[in-house]
Amino acid sequence: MSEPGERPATIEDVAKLAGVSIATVSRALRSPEKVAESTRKKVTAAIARTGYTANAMAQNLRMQRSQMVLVLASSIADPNFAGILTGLEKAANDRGYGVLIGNTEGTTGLEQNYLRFLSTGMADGVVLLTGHIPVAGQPQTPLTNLPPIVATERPVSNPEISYVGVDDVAASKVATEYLISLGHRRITYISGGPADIRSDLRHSGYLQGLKESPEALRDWRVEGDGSSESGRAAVERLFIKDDLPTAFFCFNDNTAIGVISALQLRGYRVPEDFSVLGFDDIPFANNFTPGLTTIRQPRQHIGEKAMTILLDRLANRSLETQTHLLHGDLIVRESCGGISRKLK
Amino acid sequence: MSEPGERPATIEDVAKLAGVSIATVSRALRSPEKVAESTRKKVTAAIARTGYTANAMAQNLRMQRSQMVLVLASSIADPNFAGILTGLEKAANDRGYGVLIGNTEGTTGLEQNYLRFLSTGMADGVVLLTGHIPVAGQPQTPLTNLPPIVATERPVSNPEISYVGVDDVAASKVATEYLISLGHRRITYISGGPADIRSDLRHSGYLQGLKESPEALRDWRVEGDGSSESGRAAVERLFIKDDLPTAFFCFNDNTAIGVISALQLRGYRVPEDFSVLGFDDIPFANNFTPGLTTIRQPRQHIGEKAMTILLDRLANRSLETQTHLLHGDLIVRESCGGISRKLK
DNA sequence: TTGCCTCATGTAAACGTTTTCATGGGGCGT
DNA sequence: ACGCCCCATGAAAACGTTTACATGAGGCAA
Repeated sequence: MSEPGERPATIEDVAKLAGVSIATVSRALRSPEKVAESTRKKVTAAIARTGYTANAMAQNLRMQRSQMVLVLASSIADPNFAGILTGLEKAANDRGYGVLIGNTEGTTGLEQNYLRFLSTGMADGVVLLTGHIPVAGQPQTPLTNLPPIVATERPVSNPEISYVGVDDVAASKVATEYLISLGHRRITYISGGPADIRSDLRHSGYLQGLKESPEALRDWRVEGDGSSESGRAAVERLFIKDDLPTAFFCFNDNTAIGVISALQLRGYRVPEDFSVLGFDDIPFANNFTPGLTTIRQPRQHIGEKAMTILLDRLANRSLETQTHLLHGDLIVRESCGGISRKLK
Repeated sequence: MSEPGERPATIEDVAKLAGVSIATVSRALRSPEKVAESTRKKVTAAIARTGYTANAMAQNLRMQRSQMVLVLASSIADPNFAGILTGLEKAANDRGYGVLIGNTEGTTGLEQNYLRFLSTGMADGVVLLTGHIPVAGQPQTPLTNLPPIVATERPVSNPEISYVGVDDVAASKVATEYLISLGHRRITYISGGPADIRSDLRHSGYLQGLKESPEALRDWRVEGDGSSESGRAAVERLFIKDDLPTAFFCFNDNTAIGVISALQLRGYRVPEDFSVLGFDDIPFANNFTPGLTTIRQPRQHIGEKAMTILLDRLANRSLETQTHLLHGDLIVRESCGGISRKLK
C-alpha cells in the first residue's frame, strides 16, 4: 500500500493512525499478549493501511545485534561449498537470519577485510569454511571474547570453535573395506596434501580398513594435493616405479578424476583394469564416465547443522562448543570393479 | 586492543579520551580536512588506544542506507551462479558493500521472504539471478519506486531493470559458423526449453550462423530443457525418426553432456562420428571426456559488471538502466571434429 | 579600535526502534 | 466505602552515529 513517492511508514505513522503511542505499537508487534484485544486490532489495521514494516537498522541498533551471520569461504566456486552454503542459508533463513558471504580466495588480506563485519557489528557470528581462524589485527591478542564461530567442511583446531563435518575416518574405513570386499589387496591412498587435516583423517580411516585383511595391509600413501592434476601425477609416478596397485582410494573426487584420466590415457580401462574410489560425491561424479564410486558428503545437512549450532549459540552464549560428525554414505557407481576380472 | 570482557568502544569513549566532542571525532573520520591537524592527531591516537570501530548499525540508521546488496539466486549450486557470485562479491567488497544471499529454489514463497531485506531496509539494492522479478505482495501495485535492481545471467523483461550477460546471439552465431567451417551441413539445435529466453536468443544466433551456408540452412530445433537428461532424450527421438544431424549445438553444457553420453551409449564416438558443442563452459567441461568444445561465459566479469552497475545506480539514483552484453569466447576442445572423417 | 570573515569546535537534533518506569483506571476483597 | 493490586498504556531514555546550526577565537582591513 505504500504510496509511490513516499518515504516508508514509521512506527510513528502507525501510532498516529491508530491513536495510540509508539510504545503500544511496538508491543502489539513484539509481545501481543501485553496489549488489549481492542487496541491490538486498531494497531493491526493501521499497520495494514500504512504498509508499515519495522526498520531493521533501528531495531538492530537498539537490540545490539544484527541478525546476520558471516560466512567465510576460500572459494565460492568449490562444488562442496555450494552445497554447504545452500544448507547454511536455509537454516539461517528459517530462523530469520541473513547470510553475508565473504570470499577470501585464501588470502589473509581479504579475510582481514571481512572481519570488519564483525567489528562493526554487522554480523553476530561466523561460519568458517576456510579451515583456519582468520588472522586478527594483533596476533598476540589472546583469543578471548571471540564472537561465536563454527567451522564446517574443514576442521579448525581451536577449542572455542565448534565443528560440523562428515566422519572422514569412518567413511574412509567403509570405502577401503568395500575395495577389499571386491577382492583388492593392493590399494593406494592418494593424499590431499600435508596441509589438509582431512587428508590425514581419511588416511587413518583407510588404514583402519586395511587392518581387516592382513594381506592388504600396506600403508601405501602417495602424495597429492586434491587437484585432478595431482591425481594424474601420482599415477605417473607409480608407473615409473612400476609398483602398481589394483585400486586407488583418492582423497577426493577431483583427484579420482585425474587418476582415471591418467589411466585411460595410458590405455587402461576403469573399472576393468583398475578400480578408483573418490570422496565427496561432487555433482559431476554422476556424469563422469565411468560413474564415480565415492563417499557422499551430506553437504546440505552439514550446512544446516552448522548453522543451527551457531544460531543456538547466538541465542544462548553459554552453550558449549561441540563437534558434530555426520555419516557419509558410500555411493556405488561404476568406477570400482572386482579384482577377478583383472586376474584374467 | 579492545580489553577482554568489555563492550566495544563507542565514539564517546574516543571523544572523552581525546578531550574533544563526539562531533569532532566523527569529523576526524569522515571529513578530516575539516578538523585541525593537532586535534586530528589526538583523535587518531585515542582511536588506536580504544580500538574503536564505528558501529555500522548506528551509521546506517542515521544515513538511511545499509551498504548491503541482496543477491537472489534460484540455485546457489548452479555452476554458473557460483562464478557470477564470485564476481558480484568481489565488486561489492571492493566498494565496501556486503553481499546478502538469498536462495529462492525457484519458489515464490522464498522470494517473498527475502524481500523483507528490502522492506526493512537491510539491503539497498538487488541482483536478480532468477530470471524474473520477485512477486511483490500486491501484484496490481504499479512497479513504481522499486529499489535499484540489476539482472544477470537470466534476462528480465522490464525497462526498470538493468541486465548484464553474455551476448547469446553473437556467440551462438560464432559457434554455428565454427561447426559449418568444420564441414557440417546437418546441425541441430537442442533448446533449453520454452520458458527460457536465452534459449530463443541462442536459437536465433544459430539461425544467423546457418545463413552463411545455404546448404546447411534448416531450422532444426529439438526441444530440451537444459538438463542432461533432456539432451539424452533429444538424441533418442532423433534416432527414432532416423533423421540424424552430424553436429549438435546445445543450449548448454549440461545438455551437451547428455547428448554425448546418449551417443556413446549407442556405440558412437564423439567427435569421430558426431560433433557436439555446448554453451557456458562449466568448470567440468574441461574434465569431461572428450573435452567439451563450448562457449565460455565470462562469469566473473559478468558478476563484476552487474555489481558495478548496481552500485553506480545506488550512488546516483538518476542513472538510467542499461543492458550490457559481454563477449563469449569459443573454447575449442575435443568434442567437435571435421565432417570428413564421418564420410569415410 | 571596531567590525567582519573564517575557521575549528561544540551542542543538540535526528535516524526508528525497544523497554523501563510511571500513571491512572477498574475490579475485587474486606 | 475503602484500599489494593493488576492491567493497559504513555512518556521518555537509550542504542551510536552524522550533521545542521550556534559559538567563540583569532586575523585582517578600515
